[in-house]
Amino acid sequence: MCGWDQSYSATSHSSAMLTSEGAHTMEQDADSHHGPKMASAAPGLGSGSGSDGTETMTDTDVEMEMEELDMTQWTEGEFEEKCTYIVKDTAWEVGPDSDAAMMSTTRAEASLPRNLTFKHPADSKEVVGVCSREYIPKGTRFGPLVGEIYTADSVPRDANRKYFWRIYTDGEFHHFVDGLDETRSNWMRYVNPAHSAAEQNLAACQNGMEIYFYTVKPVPAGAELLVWYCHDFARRLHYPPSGELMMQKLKQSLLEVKQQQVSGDEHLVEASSPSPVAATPTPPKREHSVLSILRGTNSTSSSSSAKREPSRPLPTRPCCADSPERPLYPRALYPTFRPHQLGYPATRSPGNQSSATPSPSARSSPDSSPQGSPACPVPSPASFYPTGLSSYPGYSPPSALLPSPFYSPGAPYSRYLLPHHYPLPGSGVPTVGGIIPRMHPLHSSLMSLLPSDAAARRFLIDPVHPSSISAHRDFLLPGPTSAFSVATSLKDKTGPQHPYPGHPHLHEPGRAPSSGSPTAGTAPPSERMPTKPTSALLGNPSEHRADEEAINLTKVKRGPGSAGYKSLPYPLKKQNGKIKYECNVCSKTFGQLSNLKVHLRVHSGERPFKCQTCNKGFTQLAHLQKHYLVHTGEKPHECQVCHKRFSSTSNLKTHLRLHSGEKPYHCKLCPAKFTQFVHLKLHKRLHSRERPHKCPHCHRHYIHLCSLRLHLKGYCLAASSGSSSPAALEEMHRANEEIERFDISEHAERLEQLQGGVEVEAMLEKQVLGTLWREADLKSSHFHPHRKGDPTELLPAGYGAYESPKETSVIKMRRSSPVLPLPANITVKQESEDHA
DNA sequence: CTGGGGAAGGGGCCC
DNA sequence: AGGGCCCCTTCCCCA
Repeated sequence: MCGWDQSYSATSHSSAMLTSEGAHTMEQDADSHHGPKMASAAPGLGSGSGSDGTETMTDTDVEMEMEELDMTQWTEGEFEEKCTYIVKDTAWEVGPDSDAAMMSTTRAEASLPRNLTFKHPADSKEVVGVCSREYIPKGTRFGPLVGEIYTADSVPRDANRKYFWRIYTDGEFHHFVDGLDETRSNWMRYVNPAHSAAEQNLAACQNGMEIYFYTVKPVPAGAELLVWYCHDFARRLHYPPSGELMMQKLKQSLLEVKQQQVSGDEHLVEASSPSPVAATPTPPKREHSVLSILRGTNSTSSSSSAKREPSRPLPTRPCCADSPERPLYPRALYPTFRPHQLGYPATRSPGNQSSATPSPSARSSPDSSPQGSPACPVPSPASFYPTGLSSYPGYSPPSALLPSPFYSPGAPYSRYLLPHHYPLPGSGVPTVGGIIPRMHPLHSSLMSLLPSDAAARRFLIDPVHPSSISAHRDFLLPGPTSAFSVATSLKDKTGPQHPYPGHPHLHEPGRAPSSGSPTAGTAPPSERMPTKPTSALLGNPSEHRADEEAINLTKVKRGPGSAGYKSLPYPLKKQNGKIKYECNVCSKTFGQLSNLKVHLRVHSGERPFKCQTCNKGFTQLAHLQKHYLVHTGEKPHECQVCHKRFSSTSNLKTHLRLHSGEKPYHCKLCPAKFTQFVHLKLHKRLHSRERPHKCPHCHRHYIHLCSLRLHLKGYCLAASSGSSSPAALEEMHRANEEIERFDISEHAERLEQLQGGVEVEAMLEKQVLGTLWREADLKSSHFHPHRKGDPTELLPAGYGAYESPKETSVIKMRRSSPVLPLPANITVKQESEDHA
């Protein structure tokens, strides 16, 4: 632990940059460190508390103040402390049935926060960048970067280092974070680098052992996120302070590389890398790295390409092809632990997983050595490079998940949990490896100069699952503050928890994750993690680690201004002088901030309370506590009549109806009554088979007249003349599905009774399809609403008569044709009468 | 297949 | 900010 302190203050130089200057590869030692700016950093907006009056500032005030600040010279510590809004990744649903999994979305894509969207080339699913969906205030933090962690010893020899980032502690290399694998990294890998200070809107910083991106200027909706290193970071890496300069260097490097090639140096540089250490801070010398990187990155390229590389500090290890070592299990992988603390078993190391030792090697160069094997120096540079750029290995799971593992009893907050402002204990230095974010344009141009296109490919992101956006739940999460602390306290009682359900062992030093089979990732939690007896609740092997963490964490203090609404990822509005606790996703409002924070987890997927036994996560402590009863078998609630026991009061209550004879759920179509709503629902299916309201134009028929009318309001394909595009048809189809869902719902029954005016119809339409419309507006490429105005907008917003049962169902369409006249209604009415 | 009962999870409100 | 509690819903299993 002491180490932590030091480390914190220590600098980290991240050497590995991506830039062409692979050089960096070597820079490590050299560098300068700028010390940690940690906690001590100035009291910033957020932190300043009480005394300076910040506490009383409103969000707006904060925002305004933030707007005026010049963040270009901010230290990483300042970013950490002053930035007010935190946007977390969308939690990755690890289950095989998760939306992401179903859509074959990679973890990286699924992690995209809701206020962002991916940039795709026309007609392609390839992700080529990240854009904002809405206005994002200056001072907003994204991250941390997620990726796999390797110690110097565990780096696969043939690893594609394009997305490598190095993390240093106390001036020494500590580990790599690899964002290459989209199943293990997060969306940040897709962010392009800023080519100029003017276009830069994000600054990459290493806070603690994680890498975050902070908005350095307000980002309007639709703008692409472009990152460059923050001042400290760039300095550590010996990078130019701006993208322009970097571009120049890259070009120069590239030219040099080409020249070298021409000259024919084809030797492998297998040799131990020239000690990376030696690395000169001067970028110019790293030219080779560019090429190397470009080539070397591709794991597959291995040997052949490797051979050509000029001496690069990079790995030359031909060997293995692409990462055999990369099992793809989506889930797990992200140990939340901080590598260093753990001793790092490295998440997976093909070669030596045993290395539980933190990479001391670092010292000599991060690059150097993976395992000492001279043969495979770990080229650090790889990481750098433009090509891939992006690389942001920040790994670490979404913070939401983090909490658990780390914090330990007593630890008030894990750094992860902490809002940005918390200085990280151990890490003092964030080291980020290189980021050179991918410079797209640049990169493309560079690519063209290269003989092989392999590099280019690497550059590209897997096209694969693009679509996931709508399915993602991203969102802005509230800062990991409160929730986590709760978890912490819980932890006291229950012991550390695993943040990552899929791989509990990751936290355990002794275990090598290596075994992860691809399938492992998809297995249901129960399979992945055998349930342990209740004893598990008492603690687990990894606990000691947690303890350590806890200790470290205790040092962390919450900035005065960190608590409260400021920890929310978005500014709150005021209403009548009072803060309105409104959810920025569903607009629901709450009376208290705490309720809103808890609610936001619904959208974010954050489940800070983990069951140590089965690793299942919960949004609320109470739920976890209740869940524990499942493992303990405890049933605290007894029926005084039959003495049967239940685990929850709700279930007891339901049970008591059996004795009382109460059957609150009545079927409106027959005398049947039920004690449980679900039974009534099932029962209603019997009636739903009778669908008297038939559409005069198509085959559809409904139970309720109101449903038919809704269908006729522009969703009847046969009746509508318009839209014939496949997309429109598809959306029309979805709208009809939604109407059907509504039709069989209880809401339809109620609404039908309201029958009547246009207003009711409009309301109904809005309720049933309103969500879809909104969704459609987000991506209305093929959605062309015909309506001129939205009459329903005048309706009461909170009409909650009906809520789509499937929150996920997203119909992207709006009516594609004008409302049909209601001649059909007449017919319908007749039918309805019959029905009635 | 339908009805019925229970287990467990999830959201929200109040204190 | 948390804890506790309530209510609702879904899933399962069984008769």
